[in-house]
Amino acid sequence: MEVAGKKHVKRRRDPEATREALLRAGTELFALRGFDGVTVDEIAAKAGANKALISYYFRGKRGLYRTILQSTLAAGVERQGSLAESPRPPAELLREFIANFHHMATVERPFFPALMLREILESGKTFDDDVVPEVLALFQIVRAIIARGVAEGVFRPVHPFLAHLGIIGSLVFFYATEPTRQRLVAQKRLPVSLPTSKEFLDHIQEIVIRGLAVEPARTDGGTGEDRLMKTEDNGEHR
Amino acid sequence: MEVAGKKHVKRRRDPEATREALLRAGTELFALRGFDGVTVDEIAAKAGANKALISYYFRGKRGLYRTILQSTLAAGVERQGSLAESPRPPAELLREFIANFHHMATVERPFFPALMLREILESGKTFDDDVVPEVLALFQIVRAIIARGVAEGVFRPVHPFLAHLGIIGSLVFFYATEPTRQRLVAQKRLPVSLPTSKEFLDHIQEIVIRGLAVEPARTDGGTGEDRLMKTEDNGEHR
DNA sequence: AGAGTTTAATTGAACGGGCGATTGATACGT
DNA sequence: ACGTATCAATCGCCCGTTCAATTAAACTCT
Repeated sequence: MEVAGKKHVKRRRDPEATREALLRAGTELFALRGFDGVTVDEIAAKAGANKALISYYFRGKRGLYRTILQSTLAAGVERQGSLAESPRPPAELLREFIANFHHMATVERPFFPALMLREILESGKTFDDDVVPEVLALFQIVRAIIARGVAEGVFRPVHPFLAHLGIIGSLVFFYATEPTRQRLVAQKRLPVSLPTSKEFLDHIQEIVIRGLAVEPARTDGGTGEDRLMKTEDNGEHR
Repeated sequence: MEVAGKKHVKRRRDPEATREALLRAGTELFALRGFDGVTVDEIAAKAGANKALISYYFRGKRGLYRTILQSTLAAGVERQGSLAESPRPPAELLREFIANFHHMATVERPFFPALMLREILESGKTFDDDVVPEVLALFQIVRAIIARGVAEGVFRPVHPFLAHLGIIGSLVFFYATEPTRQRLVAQKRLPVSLPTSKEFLDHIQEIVIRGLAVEPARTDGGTGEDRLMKTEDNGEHR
């Protein structure tokens, strides 16, 4: 009742704050450089803590990584909530899924894509029973939406898992590699102007919906309301 | 017994063979586990050579990695050849690009996608002036095809770089993560049957072409007719 | 063609730096 | 004053590189 704000100032002792500082520092570093590419000294330095505390709180570097991975994935998946069970039109749900992913990957959990991609590439060093279900859950959401769209006849009869892989793949790839693109552009090695991630969001929504539609969206047909679903805010964030 | 051929028997001295054995072993291991995830002892063991030879031939582990990366990327890009300059219809070229990528990623250079993805994630540790142009070249091919399609009016007016990122992203992601999927399925942790990569090829071709088309349904079997549920989702209020 | 010499490939051993974990002491909070 | 959080120092191992020694191949000169 006296301390005002446990921000990052790390004044006196605050176990909870240091624990979270370690998690935050580790999340960023692991996402940027991978498990093997980061040393505990770096993490501790970035967190402003002693490196022995990593073992103290998380039983070692691997334990810290596992904690980070699990909570990040869980948070990212949780955001998609009960999308799969909603009775709304599949195309609308897909758009919302992609928009959710965008928001999550740009503001809420900016390190989710890189962490997840790296973990999939590692293929199991930390892929244990705590982590697999999270990845699986994300997969199932898209899968379910698409399967329903196919069943209802609004989507072409695509293999749901295939479609899901295509969608998740382009999303994860885009957001996970964004830092590198920006770096290359800053170094003047990429002679292009980067599109914003918001533009990417709109683009992918359009490609996916049009690509899946049984009867493709008409662009010139009569009334101007052939735009499938609204692409803007769904009533959240801003 | 004693084979005269220079297969893998490594009987007498054969500098060229050992050099290539190191390259092959390194390619696979680096693609599967990343630069930091592999030790020189492992590479040497897999190649059946002494680990000092890595320094001898490639001036160290990093040099071996650089050589592998550069030649793999170059080979993968080269396969796309002069697609960008062909006067054929953009949609056809895009299909061919994707098919080329599929062939390259499945039979010719199975480690290209994982290697490239990892390198992009690393964001420049080895991203030097020998490597960047290769990645750039791949990017430019798709970009050029799409830009022409847009200019000619057969594609919607999408941002070429955006479209390119979506396509490359889903391709690289799919092929780079295939080993992991197979591993998970083998462990009975993924309760799905995996689609073949050939199915994926067809799927992505379809999604991309339909997603980009100005006037859709121009793939085959001229389905000018559509009646199913195209209006279902138009019932939204705005 | 063959002995002798030079060059190149290969090897095992050793070095040294780096890194994650541990430990035992210290100081803070209640 | 007791338990816990924090810290500096240290330990021990792993790994990439280097080096000196060994051997195979290439070359030279009669």
